[in-house]
Amino acid sequence: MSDRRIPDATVVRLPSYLQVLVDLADRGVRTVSSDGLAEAAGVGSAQVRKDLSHLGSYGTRGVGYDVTDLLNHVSSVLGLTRERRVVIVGAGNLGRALASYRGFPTRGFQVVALVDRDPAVVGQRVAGTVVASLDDLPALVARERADIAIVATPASAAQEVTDRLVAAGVTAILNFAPQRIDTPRGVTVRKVDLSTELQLLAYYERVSDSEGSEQSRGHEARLA
Amino acid sequence: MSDRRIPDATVVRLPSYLQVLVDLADRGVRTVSSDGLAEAAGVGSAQVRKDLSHLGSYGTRGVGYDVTDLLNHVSSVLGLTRERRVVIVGAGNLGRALASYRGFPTRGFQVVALVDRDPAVVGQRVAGTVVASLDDLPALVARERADIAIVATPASAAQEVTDRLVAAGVTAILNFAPQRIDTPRGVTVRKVDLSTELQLLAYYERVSDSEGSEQSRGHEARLA
DNA sequence: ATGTGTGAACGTATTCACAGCC
DNA sequence: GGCTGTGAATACGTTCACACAT
Repeated sequence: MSDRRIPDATVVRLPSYLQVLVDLADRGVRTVSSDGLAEAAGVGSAQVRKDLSHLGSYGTRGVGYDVTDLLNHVSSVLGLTRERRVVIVGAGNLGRALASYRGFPTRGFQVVALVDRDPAVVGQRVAGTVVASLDDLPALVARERADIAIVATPASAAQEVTDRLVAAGVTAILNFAPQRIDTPRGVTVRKVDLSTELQLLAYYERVSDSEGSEQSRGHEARLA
Repeated sequence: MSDRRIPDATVVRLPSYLQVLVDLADRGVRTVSSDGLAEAAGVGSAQVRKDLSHLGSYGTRGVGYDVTDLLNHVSSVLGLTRERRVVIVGAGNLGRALASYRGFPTRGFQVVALVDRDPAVVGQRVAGTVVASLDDLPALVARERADIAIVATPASAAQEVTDRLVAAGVTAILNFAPQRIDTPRGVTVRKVDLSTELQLLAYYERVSDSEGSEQSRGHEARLA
């Protein structure tokens, strides 16, 4: 390791490493080399070593990394030691789909509420919870101790909903509305915009002959 | 402009610029400065000028950019001159939500088919189309002249579905399955993984006090 | 022997600052 | 005077290559 700050570019790759490590642990593998990790995660092995060095992680020269140790270490760096509680705003098609998404609970994220402004929707049962009213947001966030919010509203409602979420004490927001949202310092926002993704695909499809991109967002981002 | 190749970092910002330009055009604004664009898109003005210079775009010194001209130019660079035809594989909650997503048609993407492996699901009506069988993929892709596919299956099915899509002639894939997929050269893949996004939020929430990130995802991506 | 950890080299992206044009 | 377009400066990220630990 060098210093305390982990580069953003490294942070965005940690979830992929984590996933690979979980798979390896499930299959009973005890040890993995930077080459092994690199191949599974789709990056170079020097990249893996450099990334892990930023976590101060100790592998063993000539051997590799202890899968369980590294898994624990990466989890703890990402702050996944406690379960996170998520509230979803917007009970349209997308909000409902997200509320039912099975990948959440298995990765330590519990959806504690689904909220909508429309009184006709409030009270409906979706995936085990009852849709709550937007007006109850402050009470709900407090009672359920929600950390993270997902905004799955139309663009026109996104900023207002965001302001209300921030007022209610949420400090991390995943924004699915095709709209930039402003937040005060200290509130983290990430954006997922499907149309943008398709536009980028359209671009790279045209240019390709050579090759594509990523990110997922990397540049990346990820879901179903 | 300098040369022909547009940097990836620039390409991923073009959709945001496009969105801002569409809004400005709707509001009847004729002209915009790099400062105006920058503010609305949430980046610096030098960034905007540098990005646009890569497109060879001509603004007017002392005035700014012609909104309509620039809009057309950015659209054409992104390859959005013709409508793109999209097939969605996986008619679970997410696939259905995406099939109903209203942001698609308004941005030039038409969902021409929703496909699933499960015979119990095939034949159901979803958002105006009938769910088709995975086995009909080659015929469907050919008949509908689909360019782009969205993979909204469980992780376990993602690679097989991808292989079939590629065999059927699809050259651009948006992958929502929490699984890395391999494709031959010439096929562009972008990944959107919701759990990853939440994990990154969890990280930045902990670290913050200072500030957050983005991507999308490019590192950023975007959706509802 | 094998595979990590890391400085050094390289490449890419952002920001600065200002000359040049309207 | 105002705002673009761009070289130059800086910051950031990746890849190389090898000394060193096991």
